[in-house]
Amino acid sequence: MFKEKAVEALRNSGLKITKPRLWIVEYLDGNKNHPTAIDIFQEVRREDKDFSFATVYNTLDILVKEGIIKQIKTEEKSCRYDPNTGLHGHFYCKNCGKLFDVDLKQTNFLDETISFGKVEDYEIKFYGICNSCIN
Amino acid sequence: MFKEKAVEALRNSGLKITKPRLWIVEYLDGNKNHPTAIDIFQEVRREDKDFSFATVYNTLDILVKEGIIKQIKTEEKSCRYDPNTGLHGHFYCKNCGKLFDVDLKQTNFLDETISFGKVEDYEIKFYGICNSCIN
DNA sequence: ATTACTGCAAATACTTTGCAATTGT
DNA sequence: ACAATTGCAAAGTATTTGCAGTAAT
Repeated sequence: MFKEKAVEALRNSGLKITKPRLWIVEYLDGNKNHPTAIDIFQEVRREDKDFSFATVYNTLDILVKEGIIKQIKTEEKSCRYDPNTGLHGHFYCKNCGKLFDVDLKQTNFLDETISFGKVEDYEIKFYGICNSCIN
Repeated sequence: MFKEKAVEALRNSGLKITKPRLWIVEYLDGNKNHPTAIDIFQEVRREDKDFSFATVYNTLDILVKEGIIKQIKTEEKSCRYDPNTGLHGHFYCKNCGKLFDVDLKQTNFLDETISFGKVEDYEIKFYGICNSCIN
């Protein structure tokens, strides 16, 4: 599903379906870990799949621009990537660094910003200490 | 007000009130431009006030940790700083890079995250094109 | 007097770039 | 065949670090 949608989006924009791009898309499909570019680079390359750093960044940039994945900035240096583009927020644990998905039921606060301009995207993040780190 | 509160917070934590810290606090007081560390470094040094890069970062880190200012991450590389720590979001214009303050009246979505852990802070950001860039 | 803070310049970490070689269409 | 993409290694950018000297308490 995700992979098919990604491939179609790339194709529609006249972008090539290269091996590295497919590998990265496959890796991200259903991934709930919010990996960094470096995570992706390292983990995908484990499996006899060879490509360079530049390609990871290039591919991730393209996927973000195509709206296939989202980029998330946390308190850490490297940003993370999320194949889930639906409405949700994130909870970042300052202690263990884990990033949790947060459901957001009421979405009406989006309307509040209309006076500034055209909203294309939004990002809602919570910072704190997660339950397992509290205990 | 802001300055006084900042000085008190530093003092309460046993931190020293050094010249660079005061200059930076004074510069941020009432500042609505969401400057980056580099902005702050350059602009404060204009006025016969001399200090180093490391000090800007050191000071900003401390002010963030003390809860006196907030750090905002945008799509740009360098992050920005905001002396306004009250409840508000930000609207980032992808075209001109300006960052606008957004009022948030309903704050109840904060409660939704309690199941994950203890929320200490949150960040709400909107991305889009601002009115002046549309026209 | 004591200890935290600063300045400097070098180090680090992440990301981007340029260009020749390669690959997808 | 053609243009886009890759790989590589080098450059860039923001931020951090170590340590000797300096300033705040």
